[in-house]
Amino acid sequence: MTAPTRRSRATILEVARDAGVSKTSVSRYFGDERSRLSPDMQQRIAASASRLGYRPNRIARGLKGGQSGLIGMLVADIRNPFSVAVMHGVEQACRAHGFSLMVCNTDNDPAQERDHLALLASYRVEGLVLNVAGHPGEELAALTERDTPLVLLDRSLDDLEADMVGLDNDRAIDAALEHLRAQGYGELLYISEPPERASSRQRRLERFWTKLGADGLEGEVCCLPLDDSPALERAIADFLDRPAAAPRAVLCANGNVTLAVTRVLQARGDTLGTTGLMGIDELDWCGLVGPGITTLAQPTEAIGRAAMDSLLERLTDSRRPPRQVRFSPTLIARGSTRR
Amino acid sequence: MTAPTRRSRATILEVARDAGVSKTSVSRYFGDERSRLSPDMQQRIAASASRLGYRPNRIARGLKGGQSGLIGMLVADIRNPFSVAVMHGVEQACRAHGFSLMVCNTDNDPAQERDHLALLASYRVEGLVLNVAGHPGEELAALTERDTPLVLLDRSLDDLEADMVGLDNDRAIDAALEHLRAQGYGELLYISEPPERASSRQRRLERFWTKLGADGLEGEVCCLPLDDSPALERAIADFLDRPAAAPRAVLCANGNVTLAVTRVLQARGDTLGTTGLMGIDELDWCGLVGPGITTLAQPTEAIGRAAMDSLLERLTDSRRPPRQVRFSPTLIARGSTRR
DNA sequence: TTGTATGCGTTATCAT
DNA sequence: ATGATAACGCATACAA
Repeated sequence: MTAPTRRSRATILEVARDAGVSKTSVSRYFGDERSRLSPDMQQRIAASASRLGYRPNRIARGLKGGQSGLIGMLVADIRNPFSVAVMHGVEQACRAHGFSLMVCNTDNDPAQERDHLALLASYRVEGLVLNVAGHPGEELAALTERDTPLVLLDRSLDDLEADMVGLDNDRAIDAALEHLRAQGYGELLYISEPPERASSRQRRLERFWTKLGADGLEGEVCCLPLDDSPALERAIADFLDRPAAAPRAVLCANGNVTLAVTRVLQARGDTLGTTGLMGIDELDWCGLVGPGITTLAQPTEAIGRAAMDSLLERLTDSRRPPRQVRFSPTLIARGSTRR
Repeated sequence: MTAPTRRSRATILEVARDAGVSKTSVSRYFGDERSRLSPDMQQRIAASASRLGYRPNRIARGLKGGQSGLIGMLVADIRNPFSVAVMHGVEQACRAHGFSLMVCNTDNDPAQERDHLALLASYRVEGLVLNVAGHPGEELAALTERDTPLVLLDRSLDDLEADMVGLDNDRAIDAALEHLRAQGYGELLYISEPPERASSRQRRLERFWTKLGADGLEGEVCCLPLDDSPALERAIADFLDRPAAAPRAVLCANGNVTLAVTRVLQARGDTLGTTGLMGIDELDWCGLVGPGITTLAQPTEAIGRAAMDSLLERLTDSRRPPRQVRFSPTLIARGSTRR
């Protein structure tokens, strides 16, 4: 009893022949019209299909109907736990609605963003979740022309009116400043990666400047790429190694910054708390370092689901005006902001 | 000057008409036969294509040639940084070879594994990277029957002879025990997640037992799911809160365990180093907690690339006997194993 | 309830 | 060097 060693999978035609019915009937069986088939026929199709190991070919299906069943996602940095958590939310939502997710990591490289976008377009994705650094104008235009729904994640793009989901950056900064002031810190250093290509970074930065005086705080800002650790060390030393009128704290614009800054502070031998430390983004280890690092947690899974919701809505009604969904952060107070 | 608001993308036919050539020529232009076209024709096709914004439809291409251009990857736990790092390596290699990667997270759920595998099959992926907990036999058989190349990641599957890439678990355990012994620890507690569905866990466990006596160490083992933190606390207390003849250390079977154990030790107020702590898998924060946590780092990117290499080879020669590639870990010694 | 015929966008085969 | 035409596997309008 040798199984037929086949080179390729069974097709709808083979099943039809085997069951003695037409291709159409088999197609209906695997489509959403199973109910329109007689019980007898359903039996025979089911039997043949399972014996032949038939699986509908989604590629062929997509070609005919224009329905690839695919949602595309561009992630600026897959090694950022925040991105992964959001992606997890998007994926769950995709599954729940019968879509599959195709994720492309771009390593914050605009060239890769363009390439991957073209790729996703060539697979005719039915929706797009974008978390990018550059502005892939042309490639994007090609997609939007087809009315492919689009949702921006965490970062918005100039001159692109699209749905957007992310953190309420103003509230995040407000909450951070309020917490730091309440804990008695009077001089702040805000450290961010270069904000040029990430709107959320810009927004946080602006808000920091805006609210600073209002809260009666002194502050300064430092923007630099995290791979330049000497520069980071210098910036932190400049801030901490001089006489000050009030307790000092460092505020980190995101999880990557928190990691880099924590390393520097640790190397310097600073005591967390005495030197305040707070970060946007909650990470696995924030409770473990020293007295614990105070953070503002983002509701990552919810953000992911919201992104998918946006897509689905727009799939139904492509004319709905662009909407922005902004989630509030949750303060997780720990020892790094306790003096 | 209104751009032609088109509902769908330009097709090869439209380009052909616009350029006054045949479909075949356009197909050749975008395939690998550009050289066979006259310079003049190349010019005209290029012009028309770019003006119409034409992109070959990979779905249609896949239908005809059976080449989806897709590699599928099943990841047991996307929130595990180790998995993400490996995935990053796989993705890079995919890109380098003109493939796209379709990643499915299964949350360690065999049901999801089956579903996602069926899905990947329906997209006719040309290769498969598997990191799974269950044993999706039927679905897998369907794929392997088509000679879809397959490579197992970190975990092998019973009665499935396939390529496999991962850590050299024996060397990892040996290195850990040797280091701990050299640092003067004499009684060990090895903590692992349940090994039943992950061969690498089993292998590490066995090796631990095997080598224990040889190194003149006392040891015991504890296997439990990490979501049961009371049980973990109890196990650790049992080990640490009793008189001992020699310094004690906890060895963690992977990064997740290291995280959970570190939390418990911290809550108990143990001093790292005095109580030894060591883990397999290097994580961002291991250098930051207390005196630093000693780890064995896996060469994640290399593992990812090796997985893809396996696939590519097998795509060329499907008869090559199954091969296992095992990478050696790198010891990163820190304060948690310094008494 | 079931079947026939056509087309989706592309590549492969066979011509010229 | 270039083109006409037939598949690829499926869904759908239409017919019975």
